[in-house]
Amino acid sequence: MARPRSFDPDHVLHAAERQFRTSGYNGTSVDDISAATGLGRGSLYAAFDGKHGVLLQAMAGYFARLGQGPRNMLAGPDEGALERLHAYLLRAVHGVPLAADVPPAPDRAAAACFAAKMALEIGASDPEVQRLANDCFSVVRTAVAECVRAAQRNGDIDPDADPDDLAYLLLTVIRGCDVVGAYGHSPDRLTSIAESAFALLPRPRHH
Amino acid sequence: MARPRSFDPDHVLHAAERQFRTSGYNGTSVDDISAATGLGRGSLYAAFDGKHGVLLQAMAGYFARLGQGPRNMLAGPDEGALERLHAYLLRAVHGVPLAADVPPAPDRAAAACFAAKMALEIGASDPEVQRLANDCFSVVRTAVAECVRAAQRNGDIDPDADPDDLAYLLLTVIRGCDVVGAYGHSPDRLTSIAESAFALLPRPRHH
DNA sequence: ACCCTTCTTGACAACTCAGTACAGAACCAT
DNA sequence: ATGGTTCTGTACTGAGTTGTCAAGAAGGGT
Repeated sequence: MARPRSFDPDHVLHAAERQFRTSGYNGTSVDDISAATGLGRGSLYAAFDGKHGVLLQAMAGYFARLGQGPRNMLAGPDEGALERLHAYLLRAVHGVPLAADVPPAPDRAAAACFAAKMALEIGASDPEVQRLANDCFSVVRTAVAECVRAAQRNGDIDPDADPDDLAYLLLTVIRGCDVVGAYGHSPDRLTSIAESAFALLPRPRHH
Repeated sequence: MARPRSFDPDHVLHAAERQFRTSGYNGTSVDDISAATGLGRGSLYAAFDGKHGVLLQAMAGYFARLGQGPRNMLAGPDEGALERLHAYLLRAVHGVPLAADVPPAPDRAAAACFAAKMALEIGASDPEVQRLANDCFSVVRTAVAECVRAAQRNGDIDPDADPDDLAYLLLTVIRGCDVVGAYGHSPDRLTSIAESAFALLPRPRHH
């Protein structure tokens, strides 16, 4: 028996995420968020507890989205696991889109993983942001490791290789592409890096 | 026939770099730079043209330092090139120190490549910073590619591999470690990533 | 010893920012 | 319809920001 909120929190957090990804945390003012979301300052503070609260909730939403995008792309039967890994790599080096089935972003720097950008910018002085960012990393890394195990079971990757180590390495390459992309390199270059990484995956010995 | 400046510009830019690496560009105020360097605002504006000028000149100094650190570590005769590459990888994943022969930094996030941090934070809206950052990347990448060629000449790396592609990939891993380090992972984990990447380098076929 | 040039310092004005408070609007239940 | 509760928008405050300016200090050449 009260007035319902007239906005969709997910939509607001989405717009805020876009703003943070474009301008960084310290480069975004509350007025910027207000303009990007259409909400007034009062509503922002009441619903999300200000700028920092918006960031935390936007990152939580980002984390949740990772379970639907990358994880679903990697999960599946053992046969085809290597191909799924390949397809994922080729897509991931071009950035993390704001929504599924949307081209990542106009410029590559804004397409960089939201969690990675925030961790690098303010993670050192904001443990909560650092932890949230690492959660985002872990959930994808775990999915990659599981996909590697599936490929191993299918005989496509050397069974002696440590799947967790490989997953760390592949994810490090993907995050590194966020940086290389921020340098202004072309998408083709990032594709080439992804292909190089994939080509070096340890194949089982022929006998 | 005039008063000489009482500070060492290199020392000032060094202190400013430390501040930028710790707090980011937008997270650093002119007062912060003033406190970190000991210079008053007036001197900062007269000598470096304000905050943005300090950044550009600090990045130029950083670029110059890359020619003395990583490049010298990688250059040398063909025999031992692979070992140099190995040693460089193991060191590079732990960050770029402020000065040669100094432990990279107390916390890993502040040890991340200065150019990479700035490119990710403001490179998209600041072409000059993006270009400078990419120059830093290119000089190291070129040195790595040359070292790969030396290792190929020495028969330690598959001669069919494209040394430039390998250099891109290795540098991407190193930059990716800046991100993984910002997530809070231990130095041991970064070492492990470096070793995994090194182990996957294509060796020449035994015959 | 003097003077001129440059550096240095601190203060200043204009502006932006984060966060708060208050008044008005909207909605649901009765 | 009406009332009570919550949401919405805006104005406000105090702190922090940038860039500039002028007055004083310091050194080198004559």
